[in-house]
Amino acid sequence: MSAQLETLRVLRSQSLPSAVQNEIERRILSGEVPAGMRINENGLATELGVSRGPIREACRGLVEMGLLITIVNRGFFVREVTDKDAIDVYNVRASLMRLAGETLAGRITDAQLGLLGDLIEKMDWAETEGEFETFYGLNREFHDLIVDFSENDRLRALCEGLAKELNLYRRRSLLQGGGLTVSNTEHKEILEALRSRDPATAGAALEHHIQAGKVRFLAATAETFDQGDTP
Amino acid sequence: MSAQLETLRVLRSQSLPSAVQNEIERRILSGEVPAGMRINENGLATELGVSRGPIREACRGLVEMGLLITIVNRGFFVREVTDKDAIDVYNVRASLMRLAGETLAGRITDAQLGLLGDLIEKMDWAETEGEFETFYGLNREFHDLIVDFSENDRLRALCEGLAKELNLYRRRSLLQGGGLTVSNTEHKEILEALRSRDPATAGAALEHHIQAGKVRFLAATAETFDQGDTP
DNA sequence: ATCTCTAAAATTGTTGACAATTTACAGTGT
DNA sequence: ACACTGTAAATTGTCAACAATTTTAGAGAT
Repeated sequence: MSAQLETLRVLRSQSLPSAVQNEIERRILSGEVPAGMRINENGLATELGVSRGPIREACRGLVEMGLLITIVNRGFFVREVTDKDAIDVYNVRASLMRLAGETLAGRITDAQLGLLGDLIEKMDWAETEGEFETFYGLNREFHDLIVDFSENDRLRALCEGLAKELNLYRRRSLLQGGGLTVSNTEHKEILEALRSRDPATAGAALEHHIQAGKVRFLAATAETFDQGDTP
Repeated sequence: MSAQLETLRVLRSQSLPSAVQNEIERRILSGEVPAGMRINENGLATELGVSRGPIREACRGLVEMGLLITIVNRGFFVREVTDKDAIDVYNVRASLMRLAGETLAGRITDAQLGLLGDLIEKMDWAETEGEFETFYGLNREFHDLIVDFSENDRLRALCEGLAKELNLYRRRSLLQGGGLTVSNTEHKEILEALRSRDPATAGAALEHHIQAGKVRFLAATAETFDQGDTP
């Protein structure tokens, strides 16, 4: 049981419920556990070699995260998301990335600009090589870095949660990894705006980038023309 | 034990852990349980007449909400918040209220405008009468209504969480209820902007209103002049 | 064939008990 | 007086068992 030992080893740093929560979260985001599926507490407990207590604690946390819902006497279910949910989250995320851009523009360092520039170069390379998985990772890193640099802990936590939720939507629409091709030119516009250190320009660039992502997402799902209110 | 019976009565609709979570949340936000205090699982369990399982589930949820933190083998503690945390949350909230305003401006109905107008009138009355508690409640209702009307579920959930967190900060700074006097003129500006149905104006009015609240808060705490980055 | 009722199985909700760890405290030596 | 150490109490972490509820499966009637 190497997996079990691994779990035990990690138990000194995190708690068991946290480890379980991460594992369930991983399964949900990877699509291993599809939307609407019930979390079988007994099955999961025996599979992970723990009792139901930590399982239930983990699920309670995931409910608060928005990944599960709970129905009394029926258990925990993987949340099913609608197009409207996706639109709502995209709009919130656009607003928050705008805040990140506005905040960062006024304080970004040359070193940070350099790091973002490097990522864009790598994305250029990955794009031409057709390495979509790599591109996807770099793209994610690019956004994470911008949020990190803005040094707003609450913003960071919220963006992390929203990013996970968006994964849920992409999963639902069977849009994996590089399914949504993001043009790198938008990233260059963002970098240029940050380099100019003008909050309004940088904020607008980032907001526009996320809104464009929303449009691409909806076009890819191609199920509705109602894109919600584009502020 | 009428409280216990009440708890049990409500158990058909919600779950026991949810009820416990609400109770702990109430105690934290009311200041009954001060910041930094440990949650004594045994004590709380006997006091509420339940076992530790539901208590722990509730705490796990509150951790994800940001009201508690957990330290392995030491338990759950009421989160201690710093000035920077407050500034971060205010900035995020300003950004989200701006989104609410932008969204709502394009779709608000005359009836909704009427409701908001009524609230402002009542606030005018409460202000002149010196009924700060009433004013505080109306003010809160005003903001909630704007978020509700914008019909973005995720935005609504996030704003609810942020509002709770802000209570934590006000509690920390001993600024209760009407401690922070909000001028009603800002509300009138917001209403006027919404009536004009121009997203940019409405968004700016709401963002400015929250930012002004941040400034008032910081002036009231009067511990630092660094107001963070005002985008 | 379909529907309904019933009993069994499965599953969740809750509890109390036990192990592991931390905290409090008294006693000892310097 | 002060620091240190070892022991006892308190507390958390985890588990297994039991009660309550829901789901499932099958027999019987229409």
